[in-house]
Amino acid sequence: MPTQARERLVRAAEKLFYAEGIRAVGVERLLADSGVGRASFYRHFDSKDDLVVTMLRGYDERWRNWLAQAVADRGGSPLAVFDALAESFAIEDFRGCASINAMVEIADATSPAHRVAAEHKRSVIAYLEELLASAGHPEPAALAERFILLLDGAIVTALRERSTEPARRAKEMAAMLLASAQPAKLGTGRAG
Amino acid sequence: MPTQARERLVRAAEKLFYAEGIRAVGVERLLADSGVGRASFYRHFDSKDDLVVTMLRGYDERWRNWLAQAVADRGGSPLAVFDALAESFAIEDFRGCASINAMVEIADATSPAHRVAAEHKRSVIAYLEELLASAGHPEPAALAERFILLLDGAIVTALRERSTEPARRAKEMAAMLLASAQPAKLGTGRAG
DNA sequence: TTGAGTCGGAACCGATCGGTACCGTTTTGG
DNA sequence: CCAAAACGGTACCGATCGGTTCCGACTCAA
Repeated sequence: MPTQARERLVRAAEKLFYAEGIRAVGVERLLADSGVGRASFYRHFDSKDDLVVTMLRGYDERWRNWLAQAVADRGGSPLAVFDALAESFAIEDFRGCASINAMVEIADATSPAHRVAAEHKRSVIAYLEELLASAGHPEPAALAERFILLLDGAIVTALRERSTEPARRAKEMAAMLLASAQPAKLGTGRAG
Repeated sequence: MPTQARERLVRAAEKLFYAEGIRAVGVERLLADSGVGRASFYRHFDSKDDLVVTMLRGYDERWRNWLAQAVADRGGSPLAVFDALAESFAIEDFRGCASINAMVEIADATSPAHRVAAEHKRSVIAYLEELLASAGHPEPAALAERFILLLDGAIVTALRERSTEPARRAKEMAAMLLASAQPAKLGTGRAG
């Protein structure tokens, strides 16, 4: 058999939804771009939302695999996360994080797509916590929460500035955080 | 005259676009919610996009005025920015930053709405720089760039967690940043 | 070779999209 | 008091939305 229709649909969804937005891309566009017939679409997916969820699950897995590999390639230091980030910002058609974008576009927090998008971030946080714990940092959970804030801040800023600099700024602050967390205990709550 | 049609339209746009998204809300909804007739809509605005731009301009002005006032009420310290932020996160129907959301929803960076949304962030950065300079911090421009990263990171995180905690985490890191910037010179570029 | 499964194409559905034109009414300033 | 302006309601426009249905062609294993 030739390339599976389902696979081509998912690929088109990944490309178009990321580049132009979920609501901005209709089924028609997906069919034209993938070369799949309308009937075949609904043979593989219950609805457009179903494809959105599938695409987000694929994004989650791919992105986390990519990050883990990129960090491992750099020696496994938690700070390498931000070097990997800088690399991703340099990609020409970078348009932020598909998960953040989906949560913004699909406002209803109870919808399947929104839930899957939110779950992606929780998985990334779990990975960061693991990474920080492995590196011997105290309070890896509290640090991971701060890392994800820096990460998402860098992503949003990079989307706006079209630059890799935000990743470096975030790394700088993350390094500061690690240095200060090393000796003393890091609180889970309020700052001064 | 009764409440102006234009004003009611803008108010409905602010509410609905922010709560449900720009693409998710059609002209029909705006008319129903505002009680304005279809013809009146197009007497006041060239198009839906025109209303979007108007709404974003209003958001920009209102948000910056609110921030400046909230900071001033707290004594004018740059760190007060994050206390104000925490307060805004607590609002029941908080749905992130209308400017970030608009840039995500309207992918085309050359469109008027996207441009206005991006301009909002630049204005906030300018305010932050001014605030940091007034407080006597060295390199206020470099600090403002890091503050906006923390700010936007906190906003995105708060949207996901539905909590005010991200504002506190961001404040903590901002405080760390100010402490480290005080004695030594802060680089504009790369971290270790 | 035959039959089941997968495929792409196209006609069609009701609903909604953004936008226009015309209506009669209300409000308002001179 | 009257004319001009602003208003809300409605019918209508072509285009597109997500989704259903049927059809003929192709592939592949039995």
